[in-house]
This record gives sequence, structure tokens and C-alpha cells, in this order.
Amino acid sequence: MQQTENDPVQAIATRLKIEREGRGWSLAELAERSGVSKAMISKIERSEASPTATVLGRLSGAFGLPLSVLLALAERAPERVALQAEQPVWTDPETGYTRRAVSPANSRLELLDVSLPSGVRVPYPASAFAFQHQQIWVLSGRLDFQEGGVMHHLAEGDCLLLGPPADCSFFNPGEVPARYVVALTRR
Amino acid sequence: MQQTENDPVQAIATRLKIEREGRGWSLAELAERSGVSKAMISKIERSEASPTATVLGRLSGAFGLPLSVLLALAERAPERVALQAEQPVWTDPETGYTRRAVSPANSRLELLDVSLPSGVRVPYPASAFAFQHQQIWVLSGRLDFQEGGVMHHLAEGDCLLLGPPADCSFFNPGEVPARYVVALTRR
DNA sequence: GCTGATCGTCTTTTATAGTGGACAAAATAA
DNA sequence: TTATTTTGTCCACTATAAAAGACGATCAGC
Repeated sequence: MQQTENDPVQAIATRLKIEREGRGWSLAELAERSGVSKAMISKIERSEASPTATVLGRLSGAFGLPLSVLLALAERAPERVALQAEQPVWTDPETGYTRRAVSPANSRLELLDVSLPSGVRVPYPASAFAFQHQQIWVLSGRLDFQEGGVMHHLAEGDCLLLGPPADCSFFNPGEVPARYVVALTRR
Repeated sequence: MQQTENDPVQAIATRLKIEREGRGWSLAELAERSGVSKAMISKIERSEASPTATVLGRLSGAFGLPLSVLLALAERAPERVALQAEQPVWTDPETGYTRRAVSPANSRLELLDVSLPSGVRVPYPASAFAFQHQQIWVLSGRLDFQEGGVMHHLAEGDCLLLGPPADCSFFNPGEVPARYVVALTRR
């Protein structure tokens, strides 16, 4: 009977567009990757449709995000300050890799606080960051970053500006977890 | 194109039933509270329908949970161990109250790790825990727990067994945050 | 200018989500 | 027992989510 105005359609709309455009994907490309028709994606992004759980699952899958994290990002109020306790965190249970979305919602500049356990390698396909400008800044520990054919050895305090899109991977060669910041913005 | 089997319909089904039955609500009662027809709720619980974002928003609203938390609870693999990093946390941005779901998914016994800031009061309506058996155990700090007309003053180490459903409220009279465990099981 | 490719939206059609009411089974009461 | 209330499921119908393809706009290269 109560209607506390928590229809998530609008929030999903804007977040979906951010995730898609952030990766430089067209409607057709996301449709290809997710199996959802581009007409439907277009409607969802314009909040002209309320996607089913099934469709949301396919979309979050295409982004490589758990559905709950996608919605957590969508639900965040567009505020100036993002308290640590409110920041969505995603942990890969297999490796212990964790990623925290630091920036408030809908910012032009996004900051990710990442912790990479010792000895773990994380791939980062070129398609994931086309049309983005980004830097990697190591807060603590060591990080080997492979960018296409080039290998960068980063230590505490180092900051790397990423070049044109290439298949990359993160690797922690040290004994302790590596903590680094990924800062990115759309062109 | 990929289909990584992340259709959340089944997970939502079982979680929805847990949340509803945990509160002792019938289909009709949840329908009344959420504005979703009981026929539809029945279908969702039997995973015979894929609810839209709008419907999910209404349901999570009836439970007083953010949609992302409901989904996070649903997404948790039914494992024996729940690593701290995987436990869904919910923070009330107004008061700083945080609640962490400690137990693995779908357990008969649920443990919540709650942190209540100094001076904050949290209401707890009787309807929220009908048909549940529960105890409150203070880990640190002090907690005033009002149960109907009775007031309990709890200090570190104290444990209170809740009586029949009544309107309750938590209050932290101390200077430091109160940390306590809520343990509950369905009858 | 033209051409072809790619973009997002719009149109049509189908599948199904969602509602309201009827129903049988189970529980509760008298 | 019988009557009454409450439970969850099923049915018929409507609303709309979703797919497939057409369409005009934009932009590149020639």
C-alpha cells in the first residue's frame, strides 16, 4: 500500500548508460555481448521500460559485474560526498581481489580503490576501456602491469598513464597485497 | 552472446520467500504492503516469472531494504562459509547505523552484526519479527532496548531473549558506538 | 557532391509480466 | 462433525517487456 518512491527504473537507466558508454560500446555491441536486443537497451536507458530480472542479469553479466553491485551503483544518490561505508565493494571470492567504487555517483571522474592479493593476476581486456582515459597509481605494495606487449614494473607511489586500448593484465609479484587506485574519465 | 548462467530468477525466488516467511507474512499481507498482486508474488517465489525492476523495487521497499541489498542476499552462493568481504552491509547514511549479514545464505539461523552510533535510536516494529525467535547480544558499548512498555539496559556481554512481538526500539546511550549481534531463527 | 557504414530511435509482432477473481486445500473455531 | 477464515495456486484477461527489422540521422572516406 505504501509507495515510497523506490522505483529503480530511472536509476538503472542512467547507470546503464554510464557503464555502456564508459566502455565505449554502442547499443549494438552491448546487445551482442549481453543477448538483449538493442531496441530494449535503448528503451531501458531512456527509462521507457522496466527491465525484468532476467534481462538485468544478462546486462550485468556483459559488464562482468554482479547484479547487486550494478544496482548498488545505480541506487547511490547523486551526492557530493561518498562516505566509505556507502561505497560499493566487490570481492572475487576465488582470488580475494577487491574493488571499491570510491567516487560519488555519476561523476565525470571515477576512482576505484583496488586491492590485489599476492601472486594474483587479473586480466583487463582492451574492450573494457576503449574511449576512456585512465591512470594507475600504486598506494602500497608492488604491481606488474602488462600493457599489450609492454611490461611496467610499478612500486609504491608510481603512477602510470595508460596508452591506446590494448589487452592488459595486473599482477602482484610481491609478498603483501598490492593496493592501487584506478582513476578514469570518459573522453 | 555469452550466457554465463547469471539469470537471477531462481536466487530471487528463494530469497523472497525467506524474507517474507521470516516476517511471518502471508502472500496477501506482502501484497498489501508492496502493492504487488499475490498471484505475481506466488509466481516469483516459484520462479515462474522474471519480475521487472519496478516490481522488485516495490518488494524491497516493503521489506525496508535497498534493492541492491536484497539482490546481494539473493546472489550469495549457498556455501558453508561466508567470508567477511562477501557479507552484505547496509548503512543508513542519516545515522551511520550499519548492519552486516554475517551468516551464509539460506541458513536456518541468521546472525546480524550491527553497529549503532552514539545517541542514535532505531525503531523496530512488531510486524518485522512476528514468527521469529531472536536474541540480542551486546559485544561492546551500551544498549537501551525498549520492548513494548519494558526497558532493558544492556551492557557489554549481556544477552536478551525477545518475548512475544511488540513494538521495540534500539538506543545507544553511551559515548561510543554500540556493537551488538542479532541472532534470529524462524519458528 | 556521393557512398557505405554505424549510430540510436521507431515500428511491428510476439511473448510474457502483471492483475483481479475464483478455487481447493488446510487450518481454526464453534 | 460443520462452518468460517486463511492459506497458496490457477485461470482469464490486459498491459507491457522483449525481439527483429526498418528507418532517418550522422560521419567517414573518396
